[in-house]
This record gives sequence, structure tokens and C-alpha cells, in this order.
Amino acid sequence: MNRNKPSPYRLHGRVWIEGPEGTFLGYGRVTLLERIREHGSISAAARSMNMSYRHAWDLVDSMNRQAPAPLVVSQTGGRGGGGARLTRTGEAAIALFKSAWDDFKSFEKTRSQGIHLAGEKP
Amino acid sequence: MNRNKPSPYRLHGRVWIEGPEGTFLGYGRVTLLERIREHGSISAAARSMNMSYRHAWDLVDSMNRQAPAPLVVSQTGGRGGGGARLTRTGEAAIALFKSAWDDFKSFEKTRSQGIHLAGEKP
DNA sequence: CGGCGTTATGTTCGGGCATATATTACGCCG
DNA sequence: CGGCGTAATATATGCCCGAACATAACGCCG
Repeated sequence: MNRNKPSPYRLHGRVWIEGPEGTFLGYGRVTLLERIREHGSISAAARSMNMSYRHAWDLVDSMNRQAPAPLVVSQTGGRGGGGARLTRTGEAAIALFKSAWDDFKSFEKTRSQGIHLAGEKP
Repeated sequence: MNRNKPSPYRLHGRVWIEGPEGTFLGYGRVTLLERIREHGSISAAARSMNMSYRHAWDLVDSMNRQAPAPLVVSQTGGRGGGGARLTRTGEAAIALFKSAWDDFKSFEKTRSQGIHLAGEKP
């Protein structure tokens, strides 16, 4: 009988988009953008993903500074204390990264098939 | 004239091969294997890439424990104090990772062409 | 006017990891 | 035998990043 043991090895990886100051968009950053769109504020978005507000704010600031136009605009004070919302550029950034991310996931999956080391056969 | 400014954004990423205990092969680990083959000892290999011997040894140990057969065999004491050399499995591991690495680099390069973010108004 | 929740910043603290340091064992070789 | 350079292993130090803590400003709203 031909019972092939599956390889214990798998290809893994990470991708991100680099900009003028280093990392511009990554999985965590884009998730943060989505949460901001969903919750309407940086602090609520940060809480929802167990991230410190300080860190979330830094990420938003980094993305805004590297983009041709802000991805997130915010308002201090006012009803509810203020808030933040996504711009069209922000939406485009999400789509841009997710597309690349999906393509990479596809590559990762198919390329994992060829990972075998001295012992098993495909 | 259609002088298109090149996008300041590029896709970047890292890939590695995971095994039973987590990372099995990565760029640094495989470079270390190559240096061991080249220099004949773990310590000389570590020095050649500005890595602490301790760290290099841990990496070799991690790879050996996760592979079906050792990638590196070592000898303590003797002429020159001992040394280490690559096994056939070690050679195969290098080839295995490099192939996946090259494929990823190719993916990264071609997929980077589609990275463009339109700057627009909110 | 004072309270509230958020944005916006500065500062400090702690966990993880690589490095550095230290020690022991080993085996050829002069 | 004693020295040398490496493997092998334990302990300590330093650094970086994110978390945590601390204020201040802001602008509706009761």
C-alpha cells in the first residue's frame, strides 16, 4: 500500500508594502484601518484588537505621513469626544494590500507542495 | 509626454520553512549552513557573518533536531580543536530552501509592479 | 460652565532576544 | 604533559519594541 506520510515542513512567509520611511502597509496596519472604519475612532479600533492607543496612533501617523494623501482623518473634541474616519485613499490602501496579500497566500499554498526533504516522496 | 513617476511603494516579504518546532530553515540559517561548509567549523562560520557562536550553535541544534537526519555533524577536540561539516541532508536542505527563496523573490519582483496608490481627496 | 471621551504627546516599564562573558570537555600535537 | 582551538553549555548584560502610565487640548452637551 502506498501510504505517503505528509511532509512535516511547510512554507510560511510575510509580506508588506514599504514606503519612504520603511513599512507602509502590513497585515496589522490594514486590520487597524478596517477597525477604524468599523468603529469610527482610533481608540475603539485599538481596543477592539487589544492594541495600545499609543501604538495605534503611531501606526496611523506613519501611514498618513507616507501616503500621498491621508488614509485617516481625525477630529478632536466634539460629540463623543471626536473620532476618526477612513478616506477614499484609505479604502484604496486596504484594497491594495489585500490584493497583494491574497496573491501571496496563494503563492504560499501552491509552493508549499514542493517542500520535501530527503525521505518522503510527493 | 508621458513621464510616469515610479511608485515609491514596493512589495517586500520574507519566507521560511517551518518544521515541528517552529522555524526550520530561513535565509539566515541557510547562510549559516553555507558558511559552515565553507569554513569547516561553526565558530568560524559565525565569525564570518558577525553572529555570536552561541546563537549559531542554537540554530544548528534547532535544525538538526527538526530534520530526519542531521544537517551538520561536529567533532570536539582533535586537530584544530575540532570542527563541523555539512552532511548530504544539509546540502539538500540548502537546495530546498534556495529554490523556494528564488521562487519567492521572483514573485516579489513581478508582483511589485502592481503596487500603486492613487492620491485623491478625502 | 464643568464633565466627558477622544485625539495628541511625552515618559517610563517590562519581556524577549541577541550578544557578551564564563566555564568545562575534548582530542590532536608539539 | 601542557597548550591550543573548537564544541558544548550556563549565566549575565544590553537593546529594542510594544505596553503601560501620565497629561494636555479640544469641542459638543447637559
